[in-house]
Amino acid sequence: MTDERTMKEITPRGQDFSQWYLDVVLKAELADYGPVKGCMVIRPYGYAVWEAMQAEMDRRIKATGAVNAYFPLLIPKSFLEREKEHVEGFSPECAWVTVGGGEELEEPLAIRPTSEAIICPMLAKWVRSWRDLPVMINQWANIVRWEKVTRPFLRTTEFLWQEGHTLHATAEEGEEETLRILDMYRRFSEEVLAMPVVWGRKTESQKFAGALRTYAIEALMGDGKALQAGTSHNLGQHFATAYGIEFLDRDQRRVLPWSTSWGTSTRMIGGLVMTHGDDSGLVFPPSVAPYQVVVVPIPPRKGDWNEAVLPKARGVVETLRAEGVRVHLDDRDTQQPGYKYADWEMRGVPLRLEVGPKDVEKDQCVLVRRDSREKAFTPLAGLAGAVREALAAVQAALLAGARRRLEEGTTRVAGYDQFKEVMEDKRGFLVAGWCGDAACEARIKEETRATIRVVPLEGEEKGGACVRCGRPSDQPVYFAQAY
RNA sequence: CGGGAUGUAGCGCAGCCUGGUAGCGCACCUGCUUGGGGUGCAGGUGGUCGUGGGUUCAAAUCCCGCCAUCCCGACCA
Repeated sequence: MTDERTMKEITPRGQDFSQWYLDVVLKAELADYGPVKGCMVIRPYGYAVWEAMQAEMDRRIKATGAVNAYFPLLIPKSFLEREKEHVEGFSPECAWVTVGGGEELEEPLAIRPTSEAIICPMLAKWVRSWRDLPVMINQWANIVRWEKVTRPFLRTTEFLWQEGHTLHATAEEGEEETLRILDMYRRFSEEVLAMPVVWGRKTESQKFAGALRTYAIEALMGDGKALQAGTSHNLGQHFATAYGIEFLDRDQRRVLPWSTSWGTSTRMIGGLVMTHGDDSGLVFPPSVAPYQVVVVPIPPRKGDWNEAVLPKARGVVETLRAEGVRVHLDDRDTQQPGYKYADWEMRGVPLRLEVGPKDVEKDQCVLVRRDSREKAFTPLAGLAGAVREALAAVQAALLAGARRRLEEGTTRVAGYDQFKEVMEDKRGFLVAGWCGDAACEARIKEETRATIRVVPLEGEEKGGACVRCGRPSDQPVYFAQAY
């Protein structure tokens, strides 16, 4: 029997998805509101998710050849203003420092909204020769963008991210890098977060301020809205020009390098929550779960659990920990087993491992999957292997489920009436033709709140007609209402 | 930044209409009990009622301003 009073603390997903999201994030203790609007506290349980994601992302970034560095938080106003489109895009949402040490500063300092404006000038100092290229730098940092509407993880005033910044000798290499990172992000999202995405190029109206081209991965959330989960920008020679980055090529000519920048943020945590969560709370993919396994010891009816159950449970924890499994022993004696089950389900732990008196007798335990709630009596001999297998199964099942939902949430629409109908009703991704006119894109947004999320890299079909105006379309694009 | 709603204990709410100095459930603390799907009983801690002013002998309650949050639009990772 479930206790309605406690169950109802999480709003059902179907009733109010936004409220469900907030309930889960707060109750699972991923985050809490700070004193400043839009500035959330990432609590230990939430930060552990970030650390797991960060570790794997960092590994993959380094595998592309990039190295980590750290640049200053504060950017002089004049630096930010060097690239015209860039400053126009970002200054409205900049926070400024105007007083230091009790005195008005001669020049206001922006708290970075992104770091091109501080990294590029430094690269200009460091790059002299074609031999210095490519430059591939990544930074893990916090940034501030003064947003009006905020939500934990999805849109916060301050957030954590990684931002890569690279320089290349040729246009081809720049584009190649931009796409390599896009693919890395795509695979990370699928393989690590079990969050399948669509990917492609952004339209002119959606591209990064100052970029030549922007590419992105977009995931589909449980309420039918799209979440941009990572972006990769080909900056062309815009920033090299603005910041005076030049090098001597093999032919002794002074030329401008081609630059890229790319980023993923704590927003992905919000994506994880909305992709896999259910009415009981979070469901974490094992790859990034703070605890992959929680061990719940069951006290005997008579006597002390210290006699047999707890020592056995501790043994199990040690065994798994030695195998590199992130495992937590819930030995609180103030809470009953049933409470703990519900609690850890709400917190999204992929596998629960029960050890009770009956199990001790039989030298077994009970393994329960969070995603399917499937129970399996498992011999303690060879437990590590069984746990690994179960974790892999959960990871695979979450990806498969999310992939199915992405497919089911993607509708190919023929006409504008159908477009509007689907966008009103179940939403999701709508694949439809587009004439390429920004005005048409803007009208569609006005009329349906949907924007073009990506233009696929390889159009499946060429040709077709714009879903709104009927003019010729190069290829179908992905529309969705976005977070 | 426009339209709507709400601010009373950590959370969810009642009290307000008809002014008289605050209550319930959950959570939390103590003890016993229970323990394989959210145990039960008893006792207890905790609130200058968002904020500033006004009316009044007296304001959570009536009046005015401000602030914050949420929802719906415009802007955004």
